[in-house]
Amino acid sequence: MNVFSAFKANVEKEIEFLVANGDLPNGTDTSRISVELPRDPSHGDLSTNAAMVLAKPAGLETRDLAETIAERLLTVESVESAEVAGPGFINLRLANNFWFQQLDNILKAGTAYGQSDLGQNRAVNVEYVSANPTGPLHVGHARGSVVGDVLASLLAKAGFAVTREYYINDAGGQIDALARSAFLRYREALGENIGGIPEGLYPGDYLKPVGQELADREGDKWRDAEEAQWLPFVREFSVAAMLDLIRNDLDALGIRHDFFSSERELVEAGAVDKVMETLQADDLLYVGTLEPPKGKLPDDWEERPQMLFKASKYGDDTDRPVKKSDGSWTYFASDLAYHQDKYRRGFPIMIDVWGADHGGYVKRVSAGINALTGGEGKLDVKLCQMVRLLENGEPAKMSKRSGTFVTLRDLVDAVGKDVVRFIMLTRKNDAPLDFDLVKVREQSRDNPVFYVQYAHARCHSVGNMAREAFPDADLTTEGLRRADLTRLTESDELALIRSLAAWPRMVEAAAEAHEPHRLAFYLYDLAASFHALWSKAREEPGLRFVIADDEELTRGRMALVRAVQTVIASGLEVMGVTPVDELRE
RNA sequence: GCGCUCGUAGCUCAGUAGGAUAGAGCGCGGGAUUCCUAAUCCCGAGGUCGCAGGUUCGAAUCCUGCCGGGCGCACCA
Repeated sequence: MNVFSAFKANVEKEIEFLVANGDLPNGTDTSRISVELPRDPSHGDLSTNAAMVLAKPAGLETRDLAETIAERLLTVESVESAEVAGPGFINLRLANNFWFQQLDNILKAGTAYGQSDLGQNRAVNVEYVSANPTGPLHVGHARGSVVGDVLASLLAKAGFAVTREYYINDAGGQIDALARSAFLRYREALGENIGGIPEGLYPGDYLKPVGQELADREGDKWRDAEEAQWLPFVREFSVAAMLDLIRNDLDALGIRHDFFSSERELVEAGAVDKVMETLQADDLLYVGTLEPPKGKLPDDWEERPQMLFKASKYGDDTDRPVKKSDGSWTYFASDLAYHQDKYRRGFPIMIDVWGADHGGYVKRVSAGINALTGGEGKLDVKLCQMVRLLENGEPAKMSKRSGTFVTLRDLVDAVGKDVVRFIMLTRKNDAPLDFDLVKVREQSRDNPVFYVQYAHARCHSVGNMAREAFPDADLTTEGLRRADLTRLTESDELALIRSLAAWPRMVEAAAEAHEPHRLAFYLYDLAASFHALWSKAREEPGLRFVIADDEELTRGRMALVRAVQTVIASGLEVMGVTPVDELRE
């Protein structure tokens, strides 16, 4: 519950009264009523569109109705004034005590503030990272990882029962290529000169230790064996090694999944065959010939009949192949099995985080889920655009240990986990992101990580100052709850409380929209308000948080500072960023 | 050619459930500054929200068409 929905309930109650009173017709629909923060603070504390939404269906004049509603709203507790403005908004001014109560709520709840029951404990599955287990994660994965992880935390904060899932694509041809690459490194470890790594295999050095370990454990027993003999073993061994590598990388970013789902296991358990039987039974499979793609024709295009899924029946542009030319299932086929499995494990709400280059894939998977769950399963795919690494505006020339790309590990080593996590959320997921390795270490206002962390540190530091000024005062959070908040009379202070009180609503809105980046922007704005108040006190000493000869006022203001600190910490917690108490080097 | 996605200040981007006079940072112009914790602060200029229609009491936001950028486009994952 947040102040807005709480007040909406009040408005609805008064509308019911007006209906009972005959001022509004029976069956008046209140669902479109909203209670908002007015854009311009001088308009009041809260604002509702009730009259504008209800007037027309009721056949009433908007402003007349607004006056009627406004009059009723005056009877609501804490409402000091209700004025009709503009095209029919009702602006409410609330007693300061209302806001002091919000402040106390923050201190009482601590960083749990903002926790919501919006999700009603409904199960949500967030699948993210899901990189092929063929090598270390790179910078692009870092973005999807953070977006997925924070979205999961956000949903948990909003009251959903969240499962974080990683789908291991360990069944395709790229895994054989991995095994062959590892086998080469194995022969190399046994002293053989392997020359260059052939085209199509993975050249990265990260496979050297895998080859070495194979040699250490297996000796030369596989060296002269046929591929068919060593492949299964080496495949399993190297996939396990790659997953360890990936898990390590994710650990460095503070990411841990609840569930790892293996494509290979699904396939081996016959899940794909079963899903195809289901589709067959529903008459959704047929053998047909697809039109060649328009535009550039692939070199090896050949027209041939294929087994197709009727994706077009569920909103896709065309039907989609489920079998390859060699008779094996396509990746899409196992993806259908995977999502069906996920649904059956109890997740009607599924969120997948993918790279934007997979955008063309969304419709067919949604179509598949639709077909397989009778429309019950809902998939939302978050597509993440590219990350461009820069150094002072120039393309970064970071050392590339992997040989071909900058790894997630390189990035975390260079700037730290917290910076990576925060910066990855400073853009909407579907907008390209510039990550400037130099700027993110700057201590200035245009570095959002620093700016937000600094606000938190400054709160902490103000606490120290207050303790020095009043060594005997009770400045614990519990103690501050007994401070005389009515001493907070400055408009800037009250404005700050309003921003803080918007946090629970922010959590709910961001969770509903599946947009974790909103957290970063909210925290930046909050930090800016706090810094602004601080700066203002340089010119107006009466605004300072610590007032030497007024302990009670200082305690009131410390309650506000503690609340700012708490909400920032709460936000950073959701983002998986550690709040710092000081920034001194 | 089709699909997805984006198009907001000179630049990089927000815009909270369709709400009031569209915001921030950088840059630019002007001013303040031995300051409770420094990493500055304040003020100002700057906009046809890509274009054109439509829905609505009300559109940057929803719908349609066009223009422009990015991504993808049988079987690879």
